[in-house]
Amino acid sequence: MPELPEVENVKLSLEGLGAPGQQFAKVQLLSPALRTPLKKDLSKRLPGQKILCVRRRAKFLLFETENFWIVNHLGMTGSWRPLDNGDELIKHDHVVFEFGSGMKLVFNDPRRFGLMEMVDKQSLERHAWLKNLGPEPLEADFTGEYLFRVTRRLKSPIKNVIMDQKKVVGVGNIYASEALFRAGIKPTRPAGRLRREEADRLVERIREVLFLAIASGGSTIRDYKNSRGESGQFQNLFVVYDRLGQPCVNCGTKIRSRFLGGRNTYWCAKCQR
DNA sequence: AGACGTACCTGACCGC
DNA sequence: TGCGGTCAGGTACGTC
Repeated sequence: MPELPEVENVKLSLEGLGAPGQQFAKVQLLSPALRTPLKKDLSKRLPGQKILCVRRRAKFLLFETENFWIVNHLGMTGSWRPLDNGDELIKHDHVVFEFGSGMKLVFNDPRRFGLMEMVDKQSLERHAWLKNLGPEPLEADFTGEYLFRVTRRLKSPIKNVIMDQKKVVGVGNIYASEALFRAGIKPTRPAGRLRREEADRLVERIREVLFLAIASGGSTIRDYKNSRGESGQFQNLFVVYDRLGQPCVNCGTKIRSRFLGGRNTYWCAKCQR
C-alpha cells in the first residue's frame, strides 16, 4: 500500500489526531505476529511513556517516547485508525494503543506484511530495519551526483535501483514508474548507462512526484486511507501507472507494461528512452 | 557484490 | 454461487 507519500500522510494525520502528547496507559497485542513476531515489551514497557512526536524515516513511522522509539512499517496493507468509545474491533486489528486521555489508536493489517518493534532511544540508528537505508529523497544529500555515482557499474534496470531502499528510500512501485516517465527514462535502462544529466533529471523528477503526491494526500488505488480515514487523490494524476493500453499524455502512444523486479511497470516507449 | 527468483499473507476480482 | 487463478502500494532471504 504505502510508499513515502502515503506514510508521510499517515504521520501528518496521526499528528492531527493529537498523538503527540498522549501517554500510554495500555498496549494490547491481539495477534502473535505481523511479518515478525510482536514482542511483549510493547505491552510491558510502553505504559507510562508519553509520545513526544511522530516521525517518518523511509517508509517507517517512528513514534518517539521519553525512553523508546516505536518503529512501525505499514507493509502493503497496514493502517492506523482511532477507536472511539463503543467502537468494536474488526478483523485484522493487531495492536491497540490505549492512552490515559481515553484516546485509542488501532493498527490493522490484513496481509500482516507490516512491522512493529520498540528500541531503546539510543539504538535507533543501529536497528536492523533502519541501519542500511539510503538517503531520504527529499533531503539535500540525494543529488544527481550521488545517484550517478552509486549507479556506475550497475546492470540492473534503473527502476529496480530507485526502488532499492539501500540506494534511496521511499520510492515504491507507483512512484518509480511515474518519476521515470517524467524524467524521460525507460525503466529497463541499465542503471550504469544513465548519463550525468539524466541522473540530475531523475533526482529532480523523483522529488517532484513525491512532493506532489504528499500534497495530494497520497495515492488511493484500493484501500489506502490516512489515520483520519481520508483517501489520497494523487491516483487522479497518474500518467503511466496502471494505464496499460491508454494513450500517453504527451504523444498518444499506448502505454506499455511488463514485469520488472517482479512488479508491474508502466512506460511510454516513445517518450522514454 | 549483485542479480534474480521466491516467500511471506489476505482479499478482491475475473472467467468459467 | 462457487472455484481456481491472478494480482496488489513491500521487504527479506536463498542461490547462483
